[in-house]
Amino acid sequence: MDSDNDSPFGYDAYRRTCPSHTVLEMLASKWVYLTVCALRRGRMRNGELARKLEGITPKMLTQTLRVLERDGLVRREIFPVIPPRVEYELTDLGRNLAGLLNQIRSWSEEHAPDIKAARTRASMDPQADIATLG
Amino acid sequence: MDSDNDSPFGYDAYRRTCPSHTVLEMLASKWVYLTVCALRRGRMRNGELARKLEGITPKMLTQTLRVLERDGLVRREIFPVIPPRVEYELTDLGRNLAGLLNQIRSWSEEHAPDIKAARTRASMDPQADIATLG
DNA sequence: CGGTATCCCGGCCGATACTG
DNA sequence: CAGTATCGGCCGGGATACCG
Repeated sequence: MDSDNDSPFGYDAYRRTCPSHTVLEMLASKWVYLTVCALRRGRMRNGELARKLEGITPKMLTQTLRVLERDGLVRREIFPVIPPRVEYELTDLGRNLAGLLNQIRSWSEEHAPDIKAARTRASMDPQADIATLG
Repeated sequence: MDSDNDSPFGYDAYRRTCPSHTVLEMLASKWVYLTVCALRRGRMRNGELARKLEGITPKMLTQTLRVLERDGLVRREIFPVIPPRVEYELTDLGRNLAGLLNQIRSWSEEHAPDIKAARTRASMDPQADIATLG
């Protein structure tokens, strides 16, 4: 989808065939990144996760975990006891994704300051015209 | 935001302080990935981009490019001629981002099949219960 | 040609309440 | 404890029309 030929970059083709889209779409979900990071430390109960991901609602917690489970990144284990006990952990694939997150994080730490700086400049620019007029 | 201590992963703190969020939020935008990929080949006119990014509306094209410009990833050059002529190109930072996109793409090509497979299994599973009952 | 301006819809996500 | 159910707001993004 980037270095092949000079054919068009249709979004539909991108969505259906480009592997990057699958991954980026996942990472775009609001709680996915934080959830994977939280689970990097190891197996965890639902309640522990809820506390770690502070501010998350039960609905979003479940929804996020279900998606990650469906995609093979998280394994869910149910203990048939009262009161209920459910534990989550990263699969190999999930830990592998965490590796990609590290790469993203590494790039971001190095370059996010440049982006922030550009944003600041951009928001100053309307003034800059005036400032240079004196 | 992942390997430091065991403090909570609040979304607010993530959004305001974690560099990854800045980047992932950008990449989550529908046309950003494709636009950066399109611009990798070099400087291009607005019309060329519009044709390459097939299906994009003028509004989204402009909006995407403005964001990328604001963030210092794309440079915009205006030629004061009639009819108007505007060209876009990646900045150093933009080309650098393309490098990250390569890493993401590389990971995705390697692992997206596993994700797809997991999804297929997940959608089969309700049947699996039945299939194993005979 | 290279954009704006406007309208509008679908879906993500939050808040809240309820259940086994 | 670990979820589900329901309602509703916000907003990203598509369609369309207009402008210098």
